[in-house]
Formats: sequence, C-alpha cells, structure tokens
Amino acid sequence: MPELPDVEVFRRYVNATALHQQIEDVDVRAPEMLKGVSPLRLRSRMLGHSLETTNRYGKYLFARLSGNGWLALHFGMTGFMAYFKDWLTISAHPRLVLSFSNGHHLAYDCQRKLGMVGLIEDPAAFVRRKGLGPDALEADLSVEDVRRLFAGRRARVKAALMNQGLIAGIGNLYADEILFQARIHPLARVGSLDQTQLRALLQSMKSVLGTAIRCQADAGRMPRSWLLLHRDPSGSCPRCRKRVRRMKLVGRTCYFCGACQAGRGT
DNA sequence: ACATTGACCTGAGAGC
DNA sequence: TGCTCTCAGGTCAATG
Repeated sequence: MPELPDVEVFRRYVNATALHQQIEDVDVRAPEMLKGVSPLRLRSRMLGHSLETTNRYGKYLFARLSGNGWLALHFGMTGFMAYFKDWLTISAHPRLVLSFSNGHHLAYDCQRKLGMVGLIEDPAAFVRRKGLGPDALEADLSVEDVRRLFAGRRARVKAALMNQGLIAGIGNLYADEILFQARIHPLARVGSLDQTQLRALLQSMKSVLGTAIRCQADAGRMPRSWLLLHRDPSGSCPRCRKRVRRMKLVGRTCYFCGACQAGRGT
C-alpha cells in the first residue's frame, strides 16, 4: 500500500533517525530484491559511508550516500522502514538491514517482496529511465498540465490516476479517495472530463495527498469524512450515508459512492 | 501507441 | 485443528 504519502512519511522517518551515521554492516537478506546491483557491490559501496540526504519521487525513496551514489527503494505494497536498537523487534521481514556505529539498525522490511532495492548514480536519470510522469505533489502542476496528460486518452480516470507514467505517486487507495472527494466516477473516461472536473481532480489530489502526509499516512488520524475509513462492503458513504459500492477495476478493488460520484462514462 | 490482463510474491482470514 | 482457497495491490511483460 505504500503510495506517495506513505513513502514521504518513510523519507521523513529516515531523515529523523538514520542520517550521518557511519554504516558498519550491510545485511542483504533477500538478494532477489536487489535490482542492477549485487549484494557484494552494494555492501562495498555502503560500508564506512553514511546516508546524507533523502529524496522522494512518486513512490520511490532515494537516500544519498556519502561518497557516491544513491540507495533507491521501492516498497511494493508491504514495504516500510524501521529504525531500532534491539535486534529486529519491530521488523518481521527485514530484506535489507544497515547497522550503524551507534548500535542502531535501519531495516527495509517488505513482507511480499514486491518492492526493490537498487544502487543508482542519479535519481533524476533513474526517474527518466522509468518513464515516470510528474510527481503528484509537484508544486507547479497545473490544470492545463493535467489536461495535456489526459488528452486523447480513453482510459478510465481511475486507471489513469494509477498510471505512474502519467502522474507518479498515486495507488489504489488514494486514487479512490481523490475521486471521491472530487466527486468523479471512477469509470469516467479521462478524455471526457471537462475543465471543472479537471480542476476538482487536481485540487482533490493535492488536498488528499497533503492531508494524508500530515496524518502520517495513518488511517486512524484521517478525517472521518474520508472514504478511506469506510472501505468495507458494509460501509456507508460519509457524505450521503448510502451504502458504498465496490467493484473490480484494472484488477484492483475499487470503492466509491454511486450517488456522490456521477458520470460513469462509456 | 495505448489499454488491459496475468504473473510475481507472502501471509491472513474464511470456510469446511 | 488443519487443510485449501481467495484476497490484498505494487509493477512489468505479454496480449488485445
């Protein structure tokens, strides 16, 4: 589930805990999760160095190493970071563990192994190679930009929101929330959205992602008015109280309110 | 070129 | 209790 807000929270967590500490051990516990780098090489590039700064783009987290290069992390749907002193008390499925000279450890935990760990030279080039669209929280992303991204496409708006090549950072849960708050039906075709809907969509995207980050991406802290808290077949729309609806869309479970979100498209 | 589908991965929970 | 089945959703390769 780690989408943009979750990854941003992980980034701040790493910033608050693990920067500027000498790395004394690099334990690759799931070598198959390493992409484009061998365990041996990752280890030799990290040992004796430290994490200096972090970046995030879409759902990717980058940590710059003193010396050269960046550690690149993707969290799949079960990934998270854990910093601790006592060996593996919080992390049940550590896939990469860094040990620091202060006796603490930073684990990249990913139960289902759908994430990835890499060592790259330049995040910007990495993002380009991946073909990612603009980050969903890019400050100057305008309605006109979104209109251009969607122009000539027939995709369902929810599929388009989750397409990382169009806009980077949004996954299943937040796509549903964004559409709910923008009051747009998930099946609407992107090409059919008018200017008012595009404006609502962009506004909702920024508001939902920004608020989620302020809530530490923790559902328990999010407003009761959010659909996110009612993702349950028996749940009711926090706005109109009608039963929420559920369907499969692009292979994912989609929750929405049939009454509040109009214009299903063709 | 674009849209959609299935595979990958693992553990939790349902149902019998 | 213990087995099997389904589901969760991030991406990418294969298919339409």
